[in-house]
Amino acid sequence: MPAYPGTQSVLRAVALLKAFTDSQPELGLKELARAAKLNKTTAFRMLTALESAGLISKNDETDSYRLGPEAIALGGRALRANRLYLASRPELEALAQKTGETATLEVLTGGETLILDEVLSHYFVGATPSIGTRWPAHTTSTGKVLLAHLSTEEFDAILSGRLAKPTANSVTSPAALRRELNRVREQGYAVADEELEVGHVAVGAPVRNHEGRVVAAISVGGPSARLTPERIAELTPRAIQAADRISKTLGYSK
Amino acid sequence: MPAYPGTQSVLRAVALLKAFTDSQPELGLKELARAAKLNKTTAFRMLTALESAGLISKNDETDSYRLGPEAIALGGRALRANRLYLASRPELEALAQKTGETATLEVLTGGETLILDEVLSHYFVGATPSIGTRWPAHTTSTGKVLLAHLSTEEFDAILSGRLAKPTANSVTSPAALRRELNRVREQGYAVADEELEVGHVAVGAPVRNHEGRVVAAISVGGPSARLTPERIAELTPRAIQAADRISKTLGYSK
DNA sequence: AGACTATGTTTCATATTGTAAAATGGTGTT
DNA sequence: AACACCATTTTACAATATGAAACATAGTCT
Repeated sequence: MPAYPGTQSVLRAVALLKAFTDSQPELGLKELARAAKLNKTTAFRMLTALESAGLISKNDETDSYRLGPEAIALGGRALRANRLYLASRPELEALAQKTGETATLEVLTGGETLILDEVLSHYFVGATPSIGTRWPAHTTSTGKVLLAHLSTEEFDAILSGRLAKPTANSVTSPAALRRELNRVREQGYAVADEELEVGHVAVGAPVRNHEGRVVAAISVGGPSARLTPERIAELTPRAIQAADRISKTLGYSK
Repeated sequence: MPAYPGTQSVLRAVALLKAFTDSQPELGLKELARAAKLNKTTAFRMLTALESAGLISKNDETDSYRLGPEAIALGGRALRANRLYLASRPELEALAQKTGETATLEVLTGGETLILDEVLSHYFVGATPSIGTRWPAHTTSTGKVLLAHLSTEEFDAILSGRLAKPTANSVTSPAALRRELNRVREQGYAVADEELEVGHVAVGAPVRNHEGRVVAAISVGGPSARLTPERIAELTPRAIQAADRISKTLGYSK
């Protein structure tokens, strides 16, 4: 039951939009109805409405649906309106250029990080844009920074589920994660050493708003073959300094 | 009255999402209600629902709203699911790199072009991303290509409104526009010579799907100081060839 | 060719949810 | 203190949303 009368329909429609994923970008009516827990007639009507608004496109040959051009437009407007993104972009570009590695800006949503911006290393021409993708927070450098600065209540709510283990290096024990996050808080940055993806390493630093709350994190990362422990030690102060400058742009002053 | 019962609410919520623009990224309840033609109680409830879904964020200090992180995520998924985008990206990157200018991929929505992808000239580090923005079709090279390949009915529906005139070069007479589009059809490409923006020139070419229908257009463009008529003549076959390769990727064969 | 299955679309009957005016709350200005 | 304006909540009341059943379409199997 939604908090307010008059919103159940809206939330059902949003559930349909969220049913599309990177791994399943095209779905039929039955699959969408199931994913959004709706009757197929209800799903059909809502999909037709969303299609008329351009948020969804229908493939008339296969009777299946995809997210449509108005969803791209909406995402673009959302990105250009995002103050974190706007404040961070110049620093991320400078960081990627100076280090020669990929830099990202991420926020926490639920137990995952959401990539708001990404500036690719020049090694990576042609990569698929990651903006808008999400990753298990406990396995990323940015996620560990964000988790480290949560209140106890917020953190416990996230830990209620089982932690994913994408690689052998992923920390899944709550106790071990707590210890790791204590360390992150103390040292002011986090490293993810092949915890999300074999062969990938990154260092992340906190971005604070004008009230001093950690609202985002930036990272710089790349392949472990290139990012040796010595190289990570060089990149860490650069990431911290870039994050500090972004924090100042957002109005933070110690 | 919506086409189907059960969809009026959904369309109202979408109207709220679409009320946010690049020029007005942050709006209060009253402004949003007016823009979406809703009662403020109805708007308030729907905004709260959209906020709970992350599509909208509320600034608690100013009681105003912006598009939220889930809208960014939705746009990213929509982009990565878009077959035109996926098929075109490598060609756009090659085109931008070889020409040193900015290349775009656009589709027609209503009387406007919507930018699905953009690869910037290396002159343009730090520019705001244009993905998801829209422009009057009759003033852009891609728009003229797309308009040139519409049916008479589709074209007349678009001409029912008054044509914008962003610069002195913009064609606004329907008769002149028809002549220009006949020319575009014949020569197989379009040039926009400071018709959208003073100082900006671009050449556009059609992208066809497996059935031969023009479903998108690509362009390559830059400042008129650099893009002399001689330079445009050099770029034109490059744009046409890139568009032809994209069309082949989409399954088109003459 | 006919039967069957699965999915999408439309019709019909029935509540359930959506709506907006009025009232209240909060903040800033005079 | 009074007033203006915007946001939020309450209240009363239809109007819209919903889903089962029926129908349509396409593909598969015998």
